[in-house]
Amino acid sequence: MREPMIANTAAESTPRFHPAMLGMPPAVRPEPADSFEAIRKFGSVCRFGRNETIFNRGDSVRYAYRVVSGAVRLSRLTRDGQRRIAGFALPGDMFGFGFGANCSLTAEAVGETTLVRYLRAQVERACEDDPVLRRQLMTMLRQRLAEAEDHLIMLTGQSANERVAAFLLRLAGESPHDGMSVSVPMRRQDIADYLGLTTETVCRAISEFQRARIIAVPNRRAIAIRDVEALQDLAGDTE
Amino acid sequence: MREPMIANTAAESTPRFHPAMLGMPPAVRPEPADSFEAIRKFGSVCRFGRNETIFNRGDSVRYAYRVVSGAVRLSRLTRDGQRRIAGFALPGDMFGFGFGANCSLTAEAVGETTLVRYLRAQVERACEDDPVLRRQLMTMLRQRLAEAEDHLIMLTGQSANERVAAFLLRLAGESPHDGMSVSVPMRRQDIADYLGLTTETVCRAISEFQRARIIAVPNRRAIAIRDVEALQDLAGDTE
DNA sequence: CGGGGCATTGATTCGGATCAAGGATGGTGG
DNA sequence: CCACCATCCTTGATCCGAATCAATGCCCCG
Repeated sequence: MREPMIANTAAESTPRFHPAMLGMPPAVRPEPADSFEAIRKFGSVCRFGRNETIFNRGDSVRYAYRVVSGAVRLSRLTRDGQRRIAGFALPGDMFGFGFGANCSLTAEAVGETTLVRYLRAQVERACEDDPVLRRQLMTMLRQRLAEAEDHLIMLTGQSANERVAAFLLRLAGESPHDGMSVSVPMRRQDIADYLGLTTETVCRAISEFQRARIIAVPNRRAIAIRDVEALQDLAGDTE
Repeated sequence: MREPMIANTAAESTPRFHPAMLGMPPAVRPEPADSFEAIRKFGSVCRFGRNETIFNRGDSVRYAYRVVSGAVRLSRLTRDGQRRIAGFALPGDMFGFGFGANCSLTAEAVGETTLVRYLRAQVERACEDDPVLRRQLMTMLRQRLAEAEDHLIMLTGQSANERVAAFLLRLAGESPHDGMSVSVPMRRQDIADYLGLTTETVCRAISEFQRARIIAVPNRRAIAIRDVEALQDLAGDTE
């Protein structure tokens, strides 16, 4: 469990900056706090509706984004039409900074989503003069790389139940505790595409956990964790 | 087919620098050429024997490396003892620069391997004064990220044959052609761990390709590509 | 020339995909 | 406010691909 996903319960109310500024799939845990102060002034707010496209794979890169509320799906289509989701950006996460000249992924709003966007050119210019900002960006990129690795390792050789359990724990954030309610902004299909499974298999895993009284499912967009430890056991060895 | 692996036939004779300087799994295709001139002078040569450890996951980070000859396996052990290989570094590739304070992966020599190593502290210092070097490192990190993404996407939802075919093509490098001989420095088990398969399945795929006259297998450490196009068809949709 | 690690092949098992129905939910218009 | 409809979710039955289990063969190295 290393890949981060901001604890989505509280995230909307704490739109502070953190080093997760460059990469692209999910996000990066904040360092202390007010990093990236330097680029704060560049930001402008924008909104996207359910399933609306923020940018397409191949688009030229204009902006990097930070999620204020909602969630963003970062995906790619294979030639035969399957969709693979490389990551989600949740409130507090940043994305779009890991691209070169063109976006390597498509970004879509999962539901109603509010973002702050930054002109990349401006950020890059600021970087030239600011060693601290530079180091933050570099650190963030490195973390992203480590996360991608973790995701990768989780997907090769974890069972369906392990993947789903690990995913729920990621949604729960850094300090999961019994009884906590986790918001699940994305559809089952999105989860499946992210975990390399099918919708049915994700459902079955969730149902199974529910039968085992490890979680409760009050509704489609929320899950309550009843036994964190059991869930962690199920998630097994992301190491 | 986006994740790079230097064409290993010619690589040993062209130990030039390229932007693949920061990330960690395989490597990054060179930009034109003599990038990283700036850190060349920091390098010192070192050698490792078959299966020797270069650094362990969790070690504090001292050096970054460039492969001169041989091959390096970048892996991690899961809690239950399984090994996952995040990538290979082949001649010309660099690794060890994508880590933060501690290595997130273990690096081992696959066979007899010669490396050049760079004190990271020195490189970082050089970065402060050299915007060009900085940009190169940044670009490299971004590419690494994109590669990790590609690997990730390949592993979720590709069949065993597709993965093996794609892997062989990666070993073959950028311009594969009929009749070319590809060196396969790693064992079947390594390939399996990298692709998220078992040794047996990798073998079966290779045997199958051989029966279909798409490749020939003169010995364990080499494969001849007889029909690139067929192999690409098999590799399917890395997109 | 013998031995030990790899590689290969075959038989069987098992997990998750696929195919096929239902059942819940939320959004819309009457 | 309710009924309807589309979309999403859930569950069940079956199938298939890769893992697992089990030999055997092949090199390479001492």
